[in-house]
Amino acid sequence: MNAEVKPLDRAEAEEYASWFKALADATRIQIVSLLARRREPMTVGEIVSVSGVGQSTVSHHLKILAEVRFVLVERQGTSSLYRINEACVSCFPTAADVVMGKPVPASPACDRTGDRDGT
Amino acid sequence: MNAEVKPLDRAEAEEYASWFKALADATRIQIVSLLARRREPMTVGEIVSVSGVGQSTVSHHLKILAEVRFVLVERQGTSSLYRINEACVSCFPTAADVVMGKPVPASPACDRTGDRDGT
DNA sequence: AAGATCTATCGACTATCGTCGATTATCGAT
DNA sequence: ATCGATAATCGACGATAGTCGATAGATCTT
Repeated sequence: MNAEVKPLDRAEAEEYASWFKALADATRIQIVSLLARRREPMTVGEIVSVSGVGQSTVSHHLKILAEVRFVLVERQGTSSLYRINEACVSCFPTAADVVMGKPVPASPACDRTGDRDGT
Repeated sequence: MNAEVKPLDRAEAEEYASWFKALADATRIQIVSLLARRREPMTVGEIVSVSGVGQSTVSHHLKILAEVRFVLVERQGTSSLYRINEACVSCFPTAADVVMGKPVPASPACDRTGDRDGT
């Protein structure tokens, strides 16, 4: 056998892939970095006004970012308030470390504290 | 105006997007993590035997990873030796930090030392 | 209730992606 | 020169993605 060192488990690789896929678009990166710099929520309209793309497109991107929990949503009146998921601020760079082979301690990489699902 | 905090420059966002796009696939993540754990080069055949996909597919993925300099190539005989780009091991998690809003010092995030292009 | 505002969804279009099988190219050995 | 082994490229296919305009849904105001 030649595989004395094996790659990541397929399941783990697929989870990380879903994270990277969510950021595999310049517009979504701008949205995430914007929400991360502002620690406070932003409405869709505010994001639209700085994103350079249409409202439906921004809504679509926000949905993708929310599906992987990079951002969290909260409705307030007619607006939807989007904010960064603080848990991902720390867990995502750790995922990048793991992919790049850095041995990561047994600490929970992403416990998603403060995350709630609205099923 | 409402945009007192602006997102990343479009150019920077697009560069990061190209990096994340290169890892937006579970197979490529497995290849990168494999090469990162082994610090030594691997041939395409070795990677094929642990990747679960065909040879042409692996070659295609390696090309994508090489285009963004995550991996480096060197021909030896009939084989191609692929190895991780050590520069990206440190610069890529830093990019993840930047996207997540962490203020990064003025150090060069990715100087790609040890990288040479074969144009 | 009616209107106004904000956001989500739908349908469509084009472009790109991941995978495969088959072929071609490169290199070493006979 | 020929053969064998390895890797890269080609062509094709279905699937997915990014964008837009238009429409529908939700919520406040009057």
